[in-house]
Amino acid sequence: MQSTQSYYPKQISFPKGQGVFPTNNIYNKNFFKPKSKAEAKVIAAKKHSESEKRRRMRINGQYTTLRAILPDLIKMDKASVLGETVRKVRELKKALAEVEAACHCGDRRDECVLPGGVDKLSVEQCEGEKGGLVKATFSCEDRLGLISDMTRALSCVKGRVVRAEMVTVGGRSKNALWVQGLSGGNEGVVALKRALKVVIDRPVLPRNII
DNA sequence: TCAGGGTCCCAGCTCAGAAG
DNA sequence: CTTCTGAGCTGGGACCCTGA
Repeated sequence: MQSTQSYYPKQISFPKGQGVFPTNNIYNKNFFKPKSKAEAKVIAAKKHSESEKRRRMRINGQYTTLRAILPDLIKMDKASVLGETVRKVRELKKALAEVEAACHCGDRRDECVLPGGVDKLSVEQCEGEKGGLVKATFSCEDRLGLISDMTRALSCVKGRVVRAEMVTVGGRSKNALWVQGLSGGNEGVVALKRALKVVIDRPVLPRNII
């Protein structure tokens, strides 16, 4: 809902040609000087109004961003968006704590996603799943282009991802992909493993080079 | 140090659309 | 039709920053 006119009966008048007051401070440079205190007050009010408008736009812009990035948002009003944001942040913090706890457990060091972790790759058929579902898990250094490399690798073996879990912490990435549509049973599994190995082994270039 | 400008926050008001 | 709810606009006050 966007209203452009004042709801107040009092009519504010402005100097001609100054319908919308510019935000830069030209008034301080003697570009325009109010003739009276009343006029100065009107100008101040208008400037304040414009400033508030910009502030609301910034706030609403961020709400729009939140609406765009929050999954499973049912109601779009501001309170719901904030509520969902709080819920999501708590969820992510909890997930992060769980990942960090796992990484500091000695007997699961090979699953570490924190710096110093070991690259790992496993691909296996999911027992009892229809349609030849294969689960691929791997951890490696996080880098720009990792996801597009994964996508390319999957398209090479004609795999279709039906589910994916990705966690990135401290520069390392841990991923689990559930893939369907691989050709030729065990051959498809081997091909997927080979393709993902290439992705994992690809050297990490400094970001300013990419 | 201080005045002026910018920004933030809040309360009060108004409006539009939804719900009962 | 009335009430409720969500949202925008405005005025006022407080605070911070910056330049004189």
